Amino acid sequence: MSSAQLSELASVNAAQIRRDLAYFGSFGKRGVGYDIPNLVDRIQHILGSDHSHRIAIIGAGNLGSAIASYDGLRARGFVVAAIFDNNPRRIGERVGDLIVRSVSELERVVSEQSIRFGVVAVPHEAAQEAADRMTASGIQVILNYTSAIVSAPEPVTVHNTDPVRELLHTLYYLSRSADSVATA
Amino acid sequence: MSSAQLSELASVNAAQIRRDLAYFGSFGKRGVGYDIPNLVDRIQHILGSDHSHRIAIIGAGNLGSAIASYDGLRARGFVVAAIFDNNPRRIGERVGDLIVRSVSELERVVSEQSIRFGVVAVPHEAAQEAADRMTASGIQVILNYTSAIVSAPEPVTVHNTDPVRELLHTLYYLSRSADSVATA
DNA sequence: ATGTGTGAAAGATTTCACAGCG
DNA sequence: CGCTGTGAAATCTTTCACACAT
Repeated sequence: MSSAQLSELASVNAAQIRRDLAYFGSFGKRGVGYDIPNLVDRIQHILGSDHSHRIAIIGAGNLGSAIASYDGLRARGFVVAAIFDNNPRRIGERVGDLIVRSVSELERVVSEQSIRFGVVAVPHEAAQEAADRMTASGIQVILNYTSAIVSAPEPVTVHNTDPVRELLHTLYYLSRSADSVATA
Repeated sequence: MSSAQLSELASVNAAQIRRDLAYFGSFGKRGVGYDIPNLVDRIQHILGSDHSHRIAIIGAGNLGSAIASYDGLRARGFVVAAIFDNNPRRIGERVGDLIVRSVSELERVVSEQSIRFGVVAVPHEAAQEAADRMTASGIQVILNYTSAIVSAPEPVTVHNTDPVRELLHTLYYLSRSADSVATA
């Protein structure tokens, strides 16, 4: 497939595609284009998603259960290795093919299974505490799915996902669509 | 509060803050800084989040329920006005302070309540169909929370949220942290 | 005094355009 | 011939630095 075809699919300029790919090496063949299966392998290798990464979820409520069964994770090289809750009623229950464990086991499990990624899916008032426990357990990257903004000391990276940000962005353009402004 | 203080909080350059705000008008007072309550009002007005927007959710499973009770929505000017499912067992159940309705009511409710935003929270294989129903019902913006990539014809805007993208991004830096490369 | 708003400089990214490989 | 990889140009963004308003 040529950079022109890829650019069509991605709605970006073809030179952009070529320059971005060339940044990591010479993947294409002149006169031919890019071999897609090879390209996918190369990109997965660059991103580090060519082998799977274990993640731990704190919070086994609706949100945690939804994330645990989200198939976009496995497709991208992530496996939910464990799910934790501090509600005794939930501990022992099944979520997907995992059993909910007590948060008191977090540190041991993270260490035993070399888990580097943590997902916070607790009520927002408990988010920072959950993140602190994850930090203490040795997790390196925390994805916070609550509306609270949480932080952690270096070298732990925290991603506060904001599912509303994009809606607000859209809103800005919606409210201008009365004008004669056209935007891509 | 001065642009220097804001820039400290946001970890960006102070000139950036001033230029971004100045783009929409002259909000600050020289020698003083920005009046925060006024600034918040102005930004809410620019984004269109100064009055609330009703949203409809399709799918009352774990994911839909989690979104319906996500407090980040209300804080940003969104109100979940209705939640739909096509599983007869779920119809009539409570989710937060809403009653799950049959998808067959979607079009009528969207029209009656002037709902412009729709959230797709069904199993991924049903995502495109749910988006199609939303499009047909007159919804203008669709937020797809499934791992499927869905599309809709103009003028409907679709946002395929990808909660894993950021993790992959982090992964790239994690795998390079063996090198002596420091990155912000 | 203090801190905005903004020209102008610096820096980064995107696009053009084409030499040269397969 | 067709398409990559890449110098050079164009464009966009960020930062500096300061005139000037309060």
